[in-house]
Amino acid sequence: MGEKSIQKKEYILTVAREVFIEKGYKNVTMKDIVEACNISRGGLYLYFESTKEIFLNVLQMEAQETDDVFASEITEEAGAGDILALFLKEQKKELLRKKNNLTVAIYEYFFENKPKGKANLIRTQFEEAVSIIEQLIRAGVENGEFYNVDPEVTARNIMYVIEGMKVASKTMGITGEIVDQQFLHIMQGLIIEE
Amino acid sequence: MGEKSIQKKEYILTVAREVFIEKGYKNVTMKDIVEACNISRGGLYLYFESTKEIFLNVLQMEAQETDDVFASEITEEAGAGDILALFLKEQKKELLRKKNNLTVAIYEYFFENKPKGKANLIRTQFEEAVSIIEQLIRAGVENGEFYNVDPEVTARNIMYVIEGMKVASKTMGITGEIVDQQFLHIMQGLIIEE
Amino acid sequence: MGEKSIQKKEYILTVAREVFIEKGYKNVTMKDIVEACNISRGGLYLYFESTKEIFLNVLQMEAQETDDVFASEITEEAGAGDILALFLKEQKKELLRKKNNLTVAIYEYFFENKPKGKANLIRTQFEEAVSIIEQLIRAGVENGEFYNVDPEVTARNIMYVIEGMKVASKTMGITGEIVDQQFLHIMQGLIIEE
Amino acid sequence: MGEKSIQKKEYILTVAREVFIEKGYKNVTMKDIVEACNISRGGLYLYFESTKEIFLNVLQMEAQETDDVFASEITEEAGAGDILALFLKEQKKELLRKKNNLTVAIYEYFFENKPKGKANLIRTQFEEAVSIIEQLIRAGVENGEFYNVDPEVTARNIMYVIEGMKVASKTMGITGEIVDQQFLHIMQGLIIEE
DNA sequence: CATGAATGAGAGTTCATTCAT
DNA sequence: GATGAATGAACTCTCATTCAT
Repeated sequence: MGEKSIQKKEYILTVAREVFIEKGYKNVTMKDIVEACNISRGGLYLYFESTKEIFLNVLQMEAQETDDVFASEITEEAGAGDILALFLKEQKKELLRKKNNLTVAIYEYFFENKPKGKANLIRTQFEEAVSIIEQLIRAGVENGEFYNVDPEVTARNIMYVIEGMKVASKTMGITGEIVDQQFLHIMQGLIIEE
Repeated sequence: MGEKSIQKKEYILTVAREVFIEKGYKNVTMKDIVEACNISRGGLYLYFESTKEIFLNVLQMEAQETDDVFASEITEEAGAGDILALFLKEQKKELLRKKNNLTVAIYEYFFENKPKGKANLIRTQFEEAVSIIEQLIRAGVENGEFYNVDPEVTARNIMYVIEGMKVASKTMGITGEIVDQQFLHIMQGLIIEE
Repeated sequence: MGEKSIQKKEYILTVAREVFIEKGYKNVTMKDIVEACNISRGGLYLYFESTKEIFLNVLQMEAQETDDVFASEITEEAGAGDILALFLKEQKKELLRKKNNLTVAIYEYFFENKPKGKANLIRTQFEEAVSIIEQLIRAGVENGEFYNVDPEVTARNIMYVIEGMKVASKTMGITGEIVDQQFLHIMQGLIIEE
Repeated sequence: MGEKSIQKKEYILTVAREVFIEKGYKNVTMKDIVEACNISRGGLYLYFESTKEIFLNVLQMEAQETDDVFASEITEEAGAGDILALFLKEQKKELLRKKNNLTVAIYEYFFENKPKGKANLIRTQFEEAVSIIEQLIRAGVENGEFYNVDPEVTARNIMYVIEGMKVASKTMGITGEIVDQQFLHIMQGLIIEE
């Protein structure tokens, strides 16, 4: 596959991403993507076989960018509490963003394609996040910023709260105030105030 | 519509519930339900107009039964911590149950039909649960069993953790051990150990 | 079939007539009639087998009443021109009446069931009208009121004009003014002015 | 949509026209047309969305051809009476033609879709015909061929007679003899015999 | 007689997928 | 590579008609 093809593939994925954001995963048809891309029906099949394949490729694109975001955050020179606060602030923004957000599509996809093995996108990303937070907490505990909590369990707890609010925001709605309260609650459970 | 019809309606809902458990919400067609019920194509339309209507009725059935469960729990004579522990134990069972569980269908439905107003099933149930836990915590705080936490925020936190684990269990999987850890973490954040 | 049954039959026909007026012939289903009559689905079949049978019975009912109307007109003591004018006036009313008028249903029915033999409702009624007008014209010619036209051809001509305006009123619309012009044109072709 | 598509569209319309002639308007289903065209179920939807759309397109095709017929007639060098006679002869042929004639379908369509505004196919065609006849009559009156009748009312009268016979031919039947009588009657009402 | 639940045929419509050009 | 016409499977939904009660 030549360079041109790779560009076209990327173009399709970029457009398809918008479609998935707009309609979730299950509602998206090959027709939808063909129309959004302004290419021919048959043309799409030269690059991808199904919406499933397209979605997985979109996720991969997504993952690469997200990694970078994480990376940039961590390079900051700051206390564990500050970094965690920063991370939560980022999450809040993500949580409340109505548009431009693949959350629903991702859930819909993984409901249908719940991974069997260990290695899979959604789990990997989740565990990576847990791991990073865990390290943060460990650092915070060690330098006396944080209470002496179990780093792994606490990290995982934070991620489940976020996950819970994420799904709530897409099903029953959630307010910025509630997110703030929850994140405050998390921080208070960690930071030793003098 | 006579008594007989009501029975038939209930029969359809019972069968349809199984179908939704099996396939989620979006994958279910009227044809699926017709076939599962062993009735004729047109027959189903005598009772329900769409899978959406059927699903909402299934949810209602479900809600009534769940209410009872809650009720029975609360009537127990026990300390706040005991009742909470009981509740969490129940949740664990639910969380880990692979079959017989509408979670995925409910999410799929409410992704598409995210309620606008306040009054709606998923939000109402969530808020009811929050409210019950809140009262429990308040009682626990008052009688010195629990730390002096903010009852509302803490109750909501518990529910978001549960929600997060619920969705995780359907997308990336979760182990009983992790659920235990999380629930222990919650209890430790509340109960004053001597 | 007892007296009660006959009453029920008449009731159904009366209601069905309204339905045919409302929706034409082809659009009417057994279901429509059942619902309009507030009887059971099976119940209707005890009296009639199809919308076709019902429609034919409605037409028969209609025919009896129409005959009476004609009869009453003819008993008038007046000149041929006066009676004809009266008849045309009646036709104008009918023509312009938007509601309460089976015209469309009748056309739709006879398009599909164009009678083969001589004896059939629509033709019989048409020929009867032609015949009455023919007699009128003959009388008018004989007593010197009318020009010496061919009574049969002229009578038929009048009826075709009316038929043409009837169908026009249901497809492209027609105004009272145009109907007046046409009827005036007809009368002027007949009456000898001094 | 390329040239090929236009040809296919025309092919479909040609075949559909036959179907409408055969079965009228209301009886025709997408399936009927699909089968008559020997194309696939979904294929038809590439070109047309409904029988209504197809029918309107058939009418348009029809209208273009009809216009030409009119045009050719008018270019004749002849007296007004001759041209009118020619027109009526054409109408007679049309009237008596059992097959190859959209009359019933047109009526059925416009019963259901009686146009609101002025500009619409059936009315436009009718008024055009009225207008042409009106001009003919005016010419005939001016050159002393015809009696001094009101051109507009008389033209309209001729068209209503034709319309009446058209609908009669489709509901109760009509003979060539009767058509001849009527057309003779019309001509006698116009032409001044010496 | 009367009811109305039940059936099943049939119409409409949408898309994934293929394939000749 | 790219196109887009064509196919056919799958679903939705509506009624005429029957039949047990």
